[in-house]
Amino acid sequence: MSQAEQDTASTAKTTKGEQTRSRIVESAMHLFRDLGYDATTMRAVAKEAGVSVGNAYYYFASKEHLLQAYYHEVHASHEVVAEEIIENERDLLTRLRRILYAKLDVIEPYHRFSGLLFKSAADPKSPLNPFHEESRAAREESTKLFARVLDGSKIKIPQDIGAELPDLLWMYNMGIVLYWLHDDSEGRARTRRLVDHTSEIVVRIIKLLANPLLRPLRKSTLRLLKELRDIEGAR
Amino acid sequence: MSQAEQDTASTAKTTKGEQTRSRIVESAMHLFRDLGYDATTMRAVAKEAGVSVGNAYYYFASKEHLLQAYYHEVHASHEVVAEEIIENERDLLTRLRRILYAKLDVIEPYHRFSGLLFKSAADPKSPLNPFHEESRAAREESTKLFARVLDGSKIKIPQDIGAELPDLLWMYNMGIVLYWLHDDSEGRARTRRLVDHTSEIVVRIIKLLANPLLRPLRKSTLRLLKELRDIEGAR
DNA sequence: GTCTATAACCGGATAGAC
DNA sequence: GTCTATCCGGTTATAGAC
Repeated sequence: MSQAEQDTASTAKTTKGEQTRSRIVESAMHLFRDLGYDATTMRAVAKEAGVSVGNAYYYFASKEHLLQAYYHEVHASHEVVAEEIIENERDLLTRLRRILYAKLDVIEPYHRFSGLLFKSAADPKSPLNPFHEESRAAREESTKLFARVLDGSKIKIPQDIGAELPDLLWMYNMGIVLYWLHDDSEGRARTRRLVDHTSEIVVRIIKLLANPLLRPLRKSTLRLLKELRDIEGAR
Repeated sequence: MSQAEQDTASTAKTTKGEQTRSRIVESAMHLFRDLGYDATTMRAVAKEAGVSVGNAYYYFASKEHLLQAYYHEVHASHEVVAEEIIENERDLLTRLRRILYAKLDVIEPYHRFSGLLFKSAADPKSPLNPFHEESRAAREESTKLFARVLDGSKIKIPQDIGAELPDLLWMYNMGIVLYWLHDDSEGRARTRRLVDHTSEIVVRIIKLLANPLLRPLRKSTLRLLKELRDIEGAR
């Protein structure tokens, strides 16, 4: 191998380990999609990847960790579409709605096994818990996306609360996904209607926040958020 | 056994089956408390209850189902304290705060294994999911409690939204518990501070809701809630 | 030191006899 | 209703290959 080839951190040819690792991820994703999370056994994943079970565990500490790959894929796909939406659309409500619709499209193929994802996500001990260190990167990227959604929009946002809004939108977005999990309607029509309704409400609230009448509410909410942040930082 | 004894559905002496059942529950609760959910094995539960594993499964479809007993105990204990608070206190904010504090006291002994509870609660397939048929009864009772919290208070609540508030307070209360799950601070000080802050905000919002300025927001929120309810009824 | 494989462990769940 | 025996799959111990 030439020096040049070694230097370019190419995506395809990496260490043998990396290749094995991605073979495992691929077969896991594939099996999850086809069989669902529960029905997919580590033995099957290993077999399809052409490695031993023990070897799979060398790369991934648990079956749950395999799901982290799902997070990344979802976020990456979503970001592409979202970026395009932000580019072409200035209206906050439309942006929000289209971006959430896009998210639903991206996650659709995983509906069958996403339940597990959230089950884990709510468990304080799970590595998939979005508030854990291990998933910090994914969360932060996602939050940044919502920051951009707000940034170029035509809406006036009070300065004090501006810094908090991306986080809040991220949580809103998590709530939508949680609802989607339980949604068995045709084409997830119910979740889409939920998006229609709630996005309108969310934007309405954001607009209202500038109103002087709501100043005390805004201030106490800010105090709360600040404290939550301090706590998070302290641990 | 006399006819009289058969008629009085006494709590203590019931069928042999019921006795076995409650022996199993008791040893489960005991072990959960001492060891936590994960560390408690069905084998241990069965052993302590003096039955076989298979027999334990005759009464409880899964280890998770054993947790339902926890739900009941928690709610029952909480209700006693809560009722007393409602009796002696008219101010909504104080009521809410004290009732949530009481909840934290009641669930404290279970902090170690409650994680599992919520993990399951977020899983659409779990019998413990609060939106499932199996836990409907517990949820409804809990909601009724919040209806009483609102009812006798001194606060004016717009008629249209009044019917929805108990449900919303129940969700708020679930959110607090979710936070508590992650809280490892001394005496759950952080959760208590969260209650202090959020209860104030919640009451502030309830008061604001009567304001004409917020009528459109209130109306769209009501539309949303109505639709959610229709959906739930339809499935 | 990085990677891979085999065998075993453990505990939730089930089958089927009594 | 109750038991014993067994299955099944996530996970780990451990030994060795590159």
